[in-house]
Amino acid sequence: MVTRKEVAELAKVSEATVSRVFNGLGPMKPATKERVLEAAKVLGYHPNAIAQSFARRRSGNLGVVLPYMPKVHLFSAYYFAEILSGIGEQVREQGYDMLLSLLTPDDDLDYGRLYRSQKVDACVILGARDTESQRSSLLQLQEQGLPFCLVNQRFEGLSFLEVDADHVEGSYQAVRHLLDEGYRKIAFLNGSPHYTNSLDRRHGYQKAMLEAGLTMDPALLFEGNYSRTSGYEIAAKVWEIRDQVEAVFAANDRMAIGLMQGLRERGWIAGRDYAVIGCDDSDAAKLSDPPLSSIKVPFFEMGKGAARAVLASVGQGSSEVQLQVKLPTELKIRQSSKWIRQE
Amino acid sequence: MVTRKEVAELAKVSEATVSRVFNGLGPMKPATKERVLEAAKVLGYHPNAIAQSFARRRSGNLGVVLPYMPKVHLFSAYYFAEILSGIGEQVREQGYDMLLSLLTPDDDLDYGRLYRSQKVDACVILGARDTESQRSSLLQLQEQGLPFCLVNQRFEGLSFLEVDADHVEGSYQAVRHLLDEGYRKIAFLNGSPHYTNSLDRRHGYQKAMLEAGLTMDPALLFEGNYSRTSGYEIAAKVWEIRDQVEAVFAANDRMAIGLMQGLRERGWIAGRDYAVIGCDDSDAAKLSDPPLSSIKVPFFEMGKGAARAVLASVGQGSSEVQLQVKLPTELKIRQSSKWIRQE
DNA sequence: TTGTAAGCGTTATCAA
DNA sequence: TTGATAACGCTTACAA
Repeated sequence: MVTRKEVAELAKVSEATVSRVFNGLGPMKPATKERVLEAAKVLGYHPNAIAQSFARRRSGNLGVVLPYMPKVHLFSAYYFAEILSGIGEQVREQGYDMLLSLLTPDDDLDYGRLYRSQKVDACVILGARDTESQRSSLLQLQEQGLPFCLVNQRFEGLSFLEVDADHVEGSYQAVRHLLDEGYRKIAFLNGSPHYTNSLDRRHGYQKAMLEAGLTMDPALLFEGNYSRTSGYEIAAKVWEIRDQVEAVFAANDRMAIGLMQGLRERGWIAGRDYAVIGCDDSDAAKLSDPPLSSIKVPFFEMGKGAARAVLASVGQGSSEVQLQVKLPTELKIRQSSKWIRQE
Repeated sequence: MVTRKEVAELAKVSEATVSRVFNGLGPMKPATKERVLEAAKVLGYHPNAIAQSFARRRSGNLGVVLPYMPKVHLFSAYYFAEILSGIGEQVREQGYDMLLSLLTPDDDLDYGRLYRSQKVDACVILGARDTESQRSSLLQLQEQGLPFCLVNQRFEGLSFLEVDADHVEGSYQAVRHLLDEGYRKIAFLNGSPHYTNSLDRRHGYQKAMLEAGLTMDPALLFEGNYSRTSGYEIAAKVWEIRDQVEAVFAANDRMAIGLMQGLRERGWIAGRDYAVIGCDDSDAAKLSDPPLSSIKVPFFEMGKGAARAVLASVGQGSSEVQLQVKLPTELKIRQSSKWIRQE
């Protein structure tokens, strides 16, 4: 490997000068700079990033922490790809790299590993859940002054850096839309309450229902685990009380699609016999039959925002970064919810 | 940050001894080890990974190179999630970390950046295409002795480390299945020939057709770009020659689903009026209506295998690693191809 | 405007 | 079985 030293020799300057050229520091005679650049080019010199990190005491890496996911549930692959792209874009703009870390459930308490080893300067944490162990791990990180940002998950009572979407408003809009279309008996298929996501969606549902003068009928509340299969299974339960159901709002697309499949087997077709709206506006929403109305969540922007926020907090102790951010969602109407039920 | 020095002082040993304990090197009096470990624990010492990399002249990072993908075509998000998980599993087993790098098309020639900066010891390259510029970039890497492994893409005539699936055999099986079901007029919807993937699938199709005594009718060959939309658009063309088509073999699920959507709008339903088989066995195959028969590709294992192969080649110059690997695929039959066309 | 030199926290070699 | 010590390639005062 070509080192700075060789460049310095060839250019007949000191090593420090080579560094200055490559870091664009200090005033500098153009001719000198010229000579250094020329020498570097001739020799094929490229600064050693590891050595730079070592000297700067910063890795130049942003950690991205994901739940280890042979079986992804909450997150569609789509979600994941979008967020990663968003983080990737921001990171690249700031000259950082992304270090991916897949955590198994056992690693819960080990959020700190990447930091302690100093392989990353900050982290974006995806797929966190509100459990005791995660709360305490995160608190510990915070106490140690290790910067991180959560995406799509909040922790009430704690003040972490969090980038989320406005799921309450999104769900409210979705249910409002169903109400506007004339549906009254609206069931809600939610996911685990360990995700603030689920809680928010429930709030939105509740708000719209109450506002319309309707009560929250417990019989119309179902809980799946965000998988297609769970939606499929719940179709059986919905079918049992089909005379009380005109529409379903599901907390993600996969469950919505599973539900549609299950009900179709019983002869109930979405967009004809009942309406459905999902959440995420994933690829699957466009692929399903009928196409699924869904709440579009700006995953890309959330990833990008999280990366920006947490990297900003690296630069300057704790700066003017807004702690909690909520990005707007958008309702995408497709056939699954378009037509009023035919009596 | 706690350093080795402080641990050494507390444990009353030299710094070298602390290193030995943490690296499990050399013979060592248990009592000494005990003392060092105790001291480290008391102080909360963790080796600085950057300093280690610096001293070892190895980063401990495996680079994963992805095409930058606001608009993914060839690869479903599913594909990425699976491969990344596979790489992640292997990497973790070997104590490596994954450094993700999203390359924009302009970066084509810049495969070397990560290496030159020495931030990674090896790379797994996803989503490569067989173009002149990529060929030369990769050749350059090879000449510089920088280890990399390609996934799901081969370069004929060059000997790179490559992990692929047996797409020829997979496609052959799929078309055989259609033939066995009694279909004769089988169209083929392929993707860009820049991917060996596409070429392989075409070979498999051809092999099965010829073997059955059928000719390759150019009128039955269509080319999309692996997107759902392209499949949807091609439905119009297929529709025009519908009397010559009984079944379609599509080179990925997304195009297959787009095609099904397009034909459905014209009253043609897959699994009733014609048969379809896709490739990848992505989530979408299970979500589509009717569920789509598809060729399952072992993406997870491919990722894992690629990581293992390329990391092996890091350890030991160039070792006994098998250069080209092809993993088997598996045909998943679902409703879209189950029934013989009703005359 | 440029050079000198002191770190940075390890690994690894050589002696003891 | 352990200790000294020279790298490693850079950043960054401080000096000139």
